[in-house]
Amino acid sequence: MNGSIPNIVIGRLPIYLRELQRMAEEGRHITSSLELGERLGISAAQIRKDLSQFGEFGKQGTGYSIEFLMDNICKILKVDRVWDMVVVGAGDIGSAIARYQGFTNRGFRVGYIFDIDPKIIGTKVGEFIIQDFNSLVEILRKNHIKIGMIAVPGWAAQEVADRLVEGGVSAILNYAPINLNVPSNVRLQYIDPVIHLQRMTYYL
Amino acid sequence: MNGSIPNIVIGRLPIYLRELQRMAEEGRHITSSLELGERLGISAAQIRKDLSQFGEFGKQGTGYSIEFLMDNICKILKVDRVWDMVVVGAGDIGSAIARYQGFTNRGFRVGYIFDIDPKIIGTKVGEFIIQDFNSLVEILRKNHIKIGMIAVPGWAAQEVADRLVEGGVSAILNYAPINLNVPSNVRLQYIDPVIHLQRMTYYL
DNA sequence: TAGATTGTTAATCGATTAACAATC
DNA sequence: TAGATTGTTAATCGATTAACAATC
Repeated sequence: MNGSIPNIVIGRLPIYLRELQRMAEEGRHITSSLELGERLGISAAQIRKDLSQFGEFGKQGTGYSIEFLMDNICKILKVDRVWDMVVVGAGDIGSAIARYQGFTNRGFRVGYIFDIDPKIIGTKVGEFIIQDFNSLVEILRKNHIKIGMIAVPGWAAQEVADRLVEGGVSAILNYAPINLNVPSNVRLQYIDPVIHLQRMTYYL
Repeated sequence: MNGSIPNIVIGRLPIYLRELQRMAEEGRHITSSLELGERLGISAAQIRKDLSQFGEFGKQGTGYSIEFLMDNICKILKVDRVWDMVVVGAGDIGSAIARYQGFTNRGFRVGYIFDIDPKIIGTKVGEFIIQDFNSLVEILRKNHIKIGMIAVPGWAAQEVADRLVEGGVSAILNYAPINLNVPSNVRLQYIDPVIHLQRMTYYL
């Protein structure tokens, strides 16, 4: 038992899991830290060290059962279930998220999408009916939803974050290009394509 | 002069820049490492250390001129210009990227969007006419475009990456949920919402 | 000047790697 | 068994922090 596994290790587990799922799709059953590391550009030692924080998942001389390791990483990351999420903002980005097929089989599902514009509330995005932002807190509480995604303009994002927290959300994925303040018990991740692009232009 | 600035430092500069731009929008002119750090949840010492890798941008006793610091970070990151980009894949995500207003004033512009589906080639996404994927390499070369964004299904992403590289692209932002292999002189960044979500569910 | 904040050094802290005994 | 690969330890490497002289 260990209550202090480094955040950076947790951050790599989803990467391992994604590659393992791909290997499984390729019909593979066994891999090794060396092979997985080569495919990901990560050292074999690091992969073994990371995994050893949680248990012993391999066999000396053989390697890892892909299925067994996937199952265990899913359990560690708590994606051995399906998490319902809400999307706030039904513009281009919010709509793309709501319709995204890639959540399936990876532990997530969009439950509701919200907007504040009366002109689009009640209309459909994919199979979802756009809900009134004013009913966000109520719907979050009623459905015990713990994950919210923010896809509104920057100037509206903090207000949305506050409402998500008020509704009981404790994990937020923010697509708005702005830093948010949330209570320390709420997890927060950012997706801002410009940040990623600027990390590359330095090297061009 | 220093040819070996840590990658992790480069990774923070866009975060600093984004917050500085926000301060500027608020009408602010001066800040300090302490204030910037508090707004970002980063220690003041780290901000000063990071910036000192590139020069002396502050004044003792006063702090940093927001505009001056922004200008300098823009130069360091080479976003004191506008980079033309291509988007490959005109589905929900590709279309949302092509129409995204957030690139403006941050150093980037979408120039072209491509798809391989004959049914949508020639139709419009926002103000862009969807181009034939088969003309990607030619258009990249003709326009000397260095940045590509991949918004196609996972199974098609490696082929798209190969074509981008063939056309001379040296920075790729990949929205497909798959690891890509590119030559070592090509920079690569990933955006996969599921990876970010799985980094949070561990803590829920 | 007095107060404040930088830029920088040295110390601390944490993460990665190399190596190998254990063992399948 | 012989070969291969794990899990783990200790060493190395790198990043963060604390502290403070310099100076605006």
